[in-house]
Amino acid sequence: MLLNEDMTRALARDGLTVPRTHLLWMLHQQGASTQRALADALKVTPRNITGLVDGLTEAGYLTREPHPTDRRATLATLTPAGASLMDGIARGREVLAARLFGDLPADELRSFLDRIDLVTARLRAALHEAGRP
Amino acid sequence: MLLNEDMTRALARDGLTVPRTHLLWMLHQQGASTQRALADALKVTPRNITGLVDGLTEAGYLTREPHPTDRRATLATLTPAGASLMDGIARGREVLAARLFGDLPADELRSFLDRIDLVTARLRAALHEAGRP
DNA sequence: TATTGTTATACTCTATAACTATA
DNA sequence: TATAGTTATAGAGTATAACAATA
Repeated sequence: MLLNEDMTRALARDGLTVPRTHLLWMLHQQGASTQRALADALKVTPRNITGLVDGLTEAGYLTREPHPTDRRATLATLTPAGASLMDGIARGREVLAARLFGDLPADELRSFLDRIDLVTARLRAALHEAGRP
Repeated sequence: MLLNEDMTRALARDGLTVPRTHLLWMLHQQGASTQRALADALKVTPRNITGLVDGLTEAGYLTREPHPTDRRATLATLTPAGASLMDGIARGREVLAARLFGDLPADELRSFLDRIDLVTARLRAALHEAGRP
């Protein structure tokens, strides 16, 4: 919650929002993608991707390129501005992680992360059960 | 993220959304409140509270009651339906917490929580610095 | 027939600004 | 003058449904 609020404020300075940045982040991770693939990745309808891509195109962070073999599809592609923005965010994450966890001995970090993994797995199991009662 | 998605889906079954439920939760914690107080608590404009309270009133989870001494103000007040819904959520939280952490020895739970508190404090400090560079 | 992306429409959350009724 | 809440207006994110172009 703490992080989310700060991120929202910081992104606003670049004319971005959380969903738009999430989309850029996917492109940064997976490379140029069809809007269909982005809809699946962001768990959102294709109609929604149209709007996000429109906004990001206007802001200069990506472009729509024709798909090389499927003329129905377009490839959302980061511009240099979009790519360098994502590089900056990736670097910021590393710096923050180092600051938050960097001084922990490796074995303590391990056991901390293991505990988190365990709790996460239990949460997943609980939600799964609740899903089919 | 895992939790948020599931909560959103579960709430939708009761005709609720995350912000509306957050408002009900505040009333459950603090008792009947003015819309001004809710705006401060949810860190949202008063105009916004008007909309959330409208929706929740229509859904039968709360009512607007006159403030006993200030005729400008209204007190958002949980209906029995709203109160019992919040009681159910409070119970659900406890059950989930017990399932996620209930088997941990007290001292291990303590050190786990201490570590989380430390990381949170560092995060807060980092954000604070970033705020005034 | 099925899939990709778009247009059309609608709802929720959010914000700012102007206004009314009270304090 | 200042405060509580509303109306007016606008923008972003989300969804469903209908449609065009292409597979």
